[in-house]
Amino acid sequence: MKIERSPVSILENPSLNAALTSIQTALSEHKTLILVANCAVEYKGRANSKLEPGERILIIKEDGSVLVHRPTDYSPVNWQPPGCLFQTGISEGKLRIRAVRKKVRESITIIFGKIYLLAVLSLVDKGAFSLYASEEDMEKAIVAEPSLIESGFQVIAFEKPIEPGFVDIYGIDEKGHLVVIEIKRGTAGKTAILQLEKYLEAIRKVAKREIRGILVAPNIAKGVHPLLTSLKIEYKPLSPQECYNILQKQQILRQKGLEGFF
Amino acid sequence: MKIERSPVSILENPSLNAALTSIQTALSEHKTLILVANCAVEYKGRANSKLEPGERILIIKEDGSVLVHRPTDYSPVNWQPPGCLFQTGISEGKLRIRAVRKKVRESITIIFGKIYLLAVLSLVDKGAFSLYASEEDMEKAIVAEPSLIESGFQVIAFEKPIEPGFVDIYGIDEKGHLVVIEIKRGTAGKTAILQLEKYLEAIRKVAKREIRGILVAPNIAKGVHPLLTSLKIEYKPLSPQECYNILQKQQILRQKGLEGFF
DNA sequence: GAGTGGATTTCGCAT
DNA sequence: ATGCGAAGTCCACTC
Repeated sequence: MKIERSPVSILENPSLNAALTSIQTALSEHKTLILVANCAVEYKGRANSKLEPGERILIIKEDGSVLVHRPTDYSPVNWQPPGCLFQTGISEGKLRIRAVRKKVRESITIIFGKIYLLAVLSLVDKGAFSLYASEEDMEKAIVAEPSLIESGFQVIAFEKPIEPGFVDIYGIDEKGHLVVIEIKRGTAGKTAILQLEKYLEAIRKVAKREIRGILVAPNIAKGVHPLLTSLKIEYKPLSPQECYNILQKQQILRQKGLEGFF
Repeated sequence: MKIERSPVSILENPSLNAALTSIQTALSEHKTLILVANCAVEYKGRANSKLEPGERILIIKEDGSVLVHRPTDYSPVNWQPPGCLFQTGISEGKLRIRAVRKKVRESITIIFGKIYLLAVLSLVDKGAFSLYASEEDMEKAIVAEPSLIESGFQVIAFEKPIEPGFVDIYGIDEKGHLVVIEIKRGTAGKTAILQLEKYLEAIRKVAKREIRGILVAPNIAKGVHPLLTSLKIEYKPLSPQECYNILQKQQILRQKGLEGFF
């Protein structure tokens, strides 16, 4: 018989001492904790806050972050970012957890009444998270809103076939100079710069006037700045998210109804 | 024997169908749900995102908000603000929950693998939450940083005893005019304005020069603007939080170590 | 360490 | 609904 790994260990309505022991062990082993309990919370730090007793969900994560959630609202009523140090104990017959942050000198103290559920978790989560606004989306956004590049910029063409391939965006600046834009969705490296340079050289052979090359990306790799300057290529930071927002504003991405779920 | 209310109903390692039934009931009754499960998440809306399978904590609240938390980080990896409509079902042998928001047309879909824990909660939380930087703190902040009121403002005295009571702050502006400041921590109403007016009248009787009255508060009540203008009292918005930040910067509120917990 | 800018920011309040 | 500003914003990055 195969024994399945159980990442969840549950205590229902634990006694004060059982809860304390379980919490202390979990904290020392950097496990994730979920508590459903009646509790009061105090925060002292950048501001002060006090939360009177009530039934809430409390999460303490492996990295030392803390969340106190009421039964409504997206955002936690009290919280602590990662990196907390914890103090636990029983005083005046009540279980207390204090989470202290050092760098911003602030703390929350949770004073527990009845604990309904205490779950100790050993979660394994290696799943990649990707947020995507495609390079194509970024291109659309610039076409729709050329001032994203700079004031006075105008798009002449996009996905324009040039000798080595396709130029992302081809335009003209305020002073009438030609502009060639290369877009990267993620960190732009040496490859992206050299690709843009190839287009620039190809166009320079044909049109003998001044051409500017602009690399558009959310960020650029370390150490490629010298290459940029030596090739006189400019860098314009632009995030996929910002592009998405613009597209939505311009209603270019039309979201349809609830199609395609089941 | 007294039967205690149990706001928590727990299923450990539920079957697909048991979980579906439980979730559907909970959603229709607007109860709060906690799930610990292996799941994948897709988001479509303001941006698109995809989260590959992994073990996470999922919270669906009474108000239709959704949180997907990984075992690290303060912020949820995926979420949905309150007011979602839910679709649930089993397709391709997997339990799915889809949360759709109407006004911002966005949705997240959670595709479940193994569910380790399903807790249905009926939380009662009436506890008041208060975030406080006291009126005294605001006063301290203005004394420490008079430019909060306006450039060139100087404090002459605070908590100064005047005929009807104590003036919060008494000062002089850039042009040498007297200034009387009334501070309110919360919304300033008619009472606050009339109180300030009383001080102003009392001082006008003594000093026969021009006096400005400034009401300092994070906001003012509806419909009192006419009263302000008719009494020629000025209004300076200032939040307790901002005051707190200034006090901390000026190190007037000195946070000490970990004293006084146990 | 402080300062800057983005975020599926969220959350108010005013228009 | 839209727009503007604050937030215990958080977070990543630069200086």
